Amino acid sequence: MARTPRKPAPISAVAELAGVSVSTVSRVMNRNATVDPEIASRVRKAAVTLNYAPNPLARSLVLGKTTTVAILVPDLANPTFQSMMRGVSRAAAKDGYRILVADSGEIASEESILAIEMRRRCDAIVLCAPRMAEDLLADLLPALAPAVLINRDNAGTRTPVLTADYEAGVRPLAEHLYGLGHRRMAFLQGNPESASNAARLRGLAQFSATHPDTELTTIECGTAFESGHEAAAEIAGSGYTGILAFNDLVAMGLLSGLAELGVRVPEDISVTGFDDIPLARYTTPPLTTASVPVVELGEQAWLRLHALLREETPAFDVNYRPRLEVRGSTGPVASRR
Amino acid sequence: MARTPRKPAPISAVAELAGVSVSTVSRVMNRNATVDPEIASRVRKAAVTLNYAPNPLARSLVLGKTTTVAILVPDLANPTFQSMMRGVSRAAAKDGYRILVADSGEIASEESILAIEMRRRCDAIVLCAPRMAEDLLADLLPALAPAVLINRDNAGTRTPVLTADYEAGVRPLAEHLYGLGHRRMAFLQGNPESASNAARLRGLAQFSATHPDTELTTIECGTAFESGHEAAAEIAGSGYTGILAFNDLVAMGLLSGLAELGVRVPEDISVTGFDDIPLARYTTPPLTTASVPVVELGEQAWLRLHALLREETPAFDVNYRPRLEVRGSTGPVASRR
DNA sequence: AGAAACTGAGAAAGCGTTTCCTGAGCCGTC
DNA sequence: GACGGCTCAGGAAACGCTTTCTCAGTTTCT
Repeated sequence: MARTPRKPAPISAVAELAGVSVSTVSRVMNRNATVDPEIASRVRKAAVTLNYAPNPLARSLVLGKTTTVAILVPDLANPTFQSMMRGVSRAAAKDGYRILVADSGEIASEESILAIEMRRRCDAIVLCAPRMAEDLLADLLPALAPAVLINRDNAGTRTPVLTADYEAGVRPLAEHLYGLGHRRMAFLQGNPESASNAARLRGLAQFSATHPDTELTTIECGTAFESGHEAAAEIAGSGYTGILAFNDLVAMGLLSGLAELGVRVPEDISVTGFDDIPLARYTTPPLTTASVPVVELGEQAWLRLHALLREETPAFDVNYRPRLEVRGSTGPVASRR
Repeated sequence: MARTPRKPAPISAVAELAGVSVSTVSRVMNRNATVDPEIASRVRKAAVTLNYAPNPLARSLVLGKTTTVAILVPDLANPTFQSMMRGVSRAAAKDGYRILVADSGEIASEESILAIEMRRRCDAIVLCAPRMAEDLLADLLPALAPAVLINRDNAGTRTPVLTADYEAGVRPLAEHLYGLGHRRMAFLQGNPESASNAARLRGLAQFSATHPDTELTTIECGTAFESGHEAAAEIAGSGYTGILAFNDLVAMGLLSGLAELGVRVPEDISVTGFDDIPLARYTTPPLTTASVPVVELGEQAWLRLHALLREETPAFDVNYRPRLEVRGSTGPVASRR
């Protein structure tokens, strides 16, 4: 005899075995008190015998909830989104929710459709779509509610928003380099269309405005290691002494590229990253960066969603101010010349 | 008038608007040809007007499939599992499947329950549970089918298995160090209970057996950066010249720790990792490691699952042999005594 | 012309639950 | 002893869809 029945038994089988109606089994399973203890225990025994567990699909259909939330990110290969996702996942798990993930693969055109499709299988969605056009987003958000948006403005909707303040975060980085004596700096920019790149640019413009003695050039780069790595050659001969990389990935690629070229960091060139990904403190030299609490962003996203799902008022939107994390990749400007 | 109706309309609303029966709408939506073209277009128009999309839950319930697969990993913070998950996710997405993810948070006791619960919401599951007891796994797998197991033996079941050959993979690493002249080596071991740690140990034992002139010590360490970082002090003064880290994370931590202590890599000490995570080539120096195609492992896992879901015979189990990736973190043993 | 075959739409069953409603049985009260 | 009020189990509707069955109407064949 099979210890564990092959196919999950439906509730009707349990009802039959226990000699009661389906409704009664349901009541027992849902701890509805209005059931005779004697019958209840008979039902429970039958349920155990048949290894019964309610079909979550059927349950969801009638209950109108799935205890699942969707999370859509642009790229699962990016440590930032990975951490964010982990934050959501762990926080949601504590409340018994599972998560359905997808990356839009940077394909903006499919993003809306993907989001809607995922949303329909779930109770809510965490959306991270830095490049989606504002008007598209405005159309999309109402159809997605309850939803929480990460790292961008909610386009006039009431969607809770959690952001990192890239604009404010980049300034201390530039100030830090300035304080070390750097007067020729370059910003390795990411995707010019992304909201967070624009924010960094704004922050740097403010820096430039207050530091007219400093040259600060923007250089097209990208957002991945490879981009930073490739940029190394251009940087090495450029005369820039302080490099603000778009993010830690780019900074690490740059660090690696510079090392190959024999350029010393921070003696010859100082490099800063952004995000403070888990590995940032273990590069050689450890990376000076602006720390963004991405995991917490994810956790807070879940908290907002959870409130929404319970029809409560979600906590206030918050804009996390990145924290300057000074490590070994920055140092005083070289005195040679 | 609302451009997009608030609540998704049920199929009955479409039927009513189009003046046909629900069955007809269903037939139209599922491209069943036996519908008058004139009626079909009327139905389609009604569907568009109401912004109709079939409820996936209801659809799943009647169809008995969800076009979703579960994936359970021990730790979402680990780049290896992240890449694996990405492999599964991207491959499954191409076939229109979504993925439900969870990390068991290293809590082995809950793992079975979690797996079963997730599995019930999906059509199949990819299981990555390196530390689950063999007998538990043997009980679990039949209840999970269709399933694919990653990086461990299927305990006598017919579950397809995809593995990396850690045992074979670690030897070339040791041989490589040996070839560079290293005769005093240490293995920084991970979790002694994990299958993949045991495999590495076996591989190293074989190496030792064939190289009696080489000292190879096993040192308790761990699997994260921090572990490697903390181990640096012990390693620095030890006299070991070749260090085999459990994985790239540990190696990177070690690299960072050694750099802080002023120990030069590879001049003073050579370090190897394992896995070839995306960042491994961008450390300074770039990490010599054994490359494991984790993304492909994930993709292949999906392929097996997909075959199983179509009741086809899945491709053969495969054991990926890691490839030695020589980079800058290893070099000839120092000639000083 | 009549039977057979075909077309295509509606009715209904079913997927596995939960929950509302109904009503049988019991207790207590007047 | 009849009746109101409880308690508690079963019936049935509902969730939103797919699919099989049925059948009316039309076409084709002899």
